Amino acid sequence: MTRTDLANIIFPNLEHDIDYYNAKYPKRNLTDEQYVTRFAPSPTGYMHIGNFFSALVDYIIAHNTNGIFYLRNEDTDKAREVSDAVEKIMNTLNYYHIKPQEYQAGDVIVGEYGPYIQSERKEIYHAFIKYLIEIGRAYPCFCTKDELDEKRLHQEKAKLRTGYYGGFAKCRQVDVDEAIERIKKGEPYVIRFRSKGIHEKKFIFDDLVKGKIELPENDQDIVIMKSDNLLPTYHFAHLVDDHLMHTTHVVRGEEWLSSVPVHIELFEAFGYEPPKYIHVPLIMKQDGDKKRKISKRKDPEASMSYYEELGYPPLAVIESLMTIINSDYEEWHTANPDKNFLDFTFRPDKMSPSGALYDLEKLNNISKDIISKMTKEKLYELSYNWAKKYSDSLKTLIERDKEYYMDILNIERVQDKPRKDIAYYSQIENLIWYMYDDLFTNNGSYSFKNINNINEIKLILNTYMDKYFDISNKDVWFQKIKDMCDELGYASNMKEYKKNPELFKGNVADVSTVLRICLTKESMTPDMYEIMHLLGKERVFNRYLDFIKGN
RNA sequence: GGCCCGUUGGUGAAGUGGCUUAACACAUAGCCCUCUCAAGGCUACACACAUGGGUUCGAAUCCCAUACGGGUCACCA
Repeated sequence: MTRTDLANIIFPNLEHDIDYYNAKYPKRNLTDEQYVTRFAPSPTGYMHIGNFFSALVDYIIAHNTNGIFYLRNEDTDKAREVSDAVEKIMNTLNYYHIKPQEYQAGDVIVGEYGPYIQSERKEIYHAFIKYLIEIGRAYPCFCTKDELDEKRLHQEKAKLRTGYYGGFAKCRQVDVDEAIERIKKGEPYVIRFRSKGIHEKKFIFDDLVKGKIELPENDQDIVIMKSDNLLPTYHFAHLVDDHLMHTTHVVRGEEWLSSVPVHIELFEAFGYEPPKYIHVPLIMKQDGDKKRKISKRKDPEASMSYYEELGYPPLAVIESLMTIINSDYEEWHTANPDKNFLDFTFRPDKMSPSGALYDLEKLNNISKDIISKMTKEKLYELSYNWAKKYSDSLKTLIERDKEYYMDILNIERVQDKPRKDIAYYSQIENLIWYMYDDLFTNNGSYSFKNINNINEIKLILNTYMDKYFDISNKDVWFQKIKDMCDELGYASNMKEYKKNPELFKGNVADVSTVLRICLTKESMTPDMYEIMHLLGKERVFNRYLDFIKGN
């Protein structure tokens, strides 16, 4: 019996061989300067920020070079697969306006290189594995989990390198006849790659972020096909898919760096050229005085859904990540304020090779800036969309009176340096609640500052309503308040007050604070003139009269 | 433990042998402005280049060692 017989027994009903697939998926019609990248998540849960980070890099590279960015679903681990994960991942990409040019959604395949779901590519992998068996570079392995564990334990005890290699690769010795016999008997097996590497030998690998790295050759006979579902492992699927889909640049997390030797050898076994690799740094998290990889389980901010739920604009998250991708991004962005982040030219060699802490403060800062520059219409639209999904209370507030809501958002918005107080949409309600009469009446409490004598407060309110309320324009409005200060013995001029505070009962800021608190139950609000203007005389007076009546 | 990667101020980082008495942004503090807050302007953050050796006229930048941090050693990706 020959290796070909063995291959035929393992894969008896294969329709096509590798030549067929190589012909079916020809080289893409692109120039060498147009890069092909892919985002290849495994559907084991919601999207992790590290995944998103690399997807962003993929997307930018393809956009920069006018190349192709495609999405591939790596669902070979059926045990850990989560049913709606694919949908979630698509939704997340969608939320951030990251659009793959090729992808697969259910039965709908967009692109010439599909299917883009690995579990639907089984026969393709099998053809490649079959070829490997025929040329003697792969073999069935019958070792049980227990045997493998035992071997590893032994290796550890003997302080040897662990793994399935050299003399430890027991099933390497199993000859074709025996293998066929055991398969026919129904013994379970995996398919392993037969490595020719020598661990003591090193080779130079050029990573686009890290530069030249010296790595030992792979000598592990890694599993390329699993026993239970006959699907390939990541390593083998990477080889087949990225070869057939003609990926030019593989962007992935740094945790993959150590399996590069495996991948290189796999490509060599077929005589295919490996893609260029861009191993991006891990996103880290400060934990006490240590850094660690940001973790799905411990850190809510590891999940992309966190940002969506709080209501960060997509662009804010993207830009905060851009500053990690290439730190000169910010500088570029201030120099080119009208350009889209996609117009920024990513330089892998400028990317920091070390793991970066993701800074939520920075995100807030970027986000406030972005939101402050939106028109009221835009902010209305985005915050409303967010509220429909995540906040019933804000949603009903908006629906009560869309125009009024926009007017509130517009306070201190149309000016040279617009107000920056909203970092994410879930903050909005807490910022504007007092603009709604029912919420104002039912919530909050008055907590006064420098002037806290009730009679004095009532005197100020009454005097203000009697003689000084005027919202015809801002200058007049404020001049009237100052006039009132003069009448009541408060300093209308802060400089004079600071020179001789003992001459006054207080100052115009104290008086304004009283007016503000009685109007909003808050001591810190946006421009009070604009608030009064929006509320109108009647509602302002009602709030003041209610206060006087109730205290 | 083996192998690999990394280490500039609280954070992200600029810097590729002399232009560095080490940029910029965020954070923090103070001052100014000011009806409060936010913003904005100005200033500060006191020895920030892990440590020790080399190479060199000259090193954050090159080399070596040490320390520390991270990653990886699965029929997970």
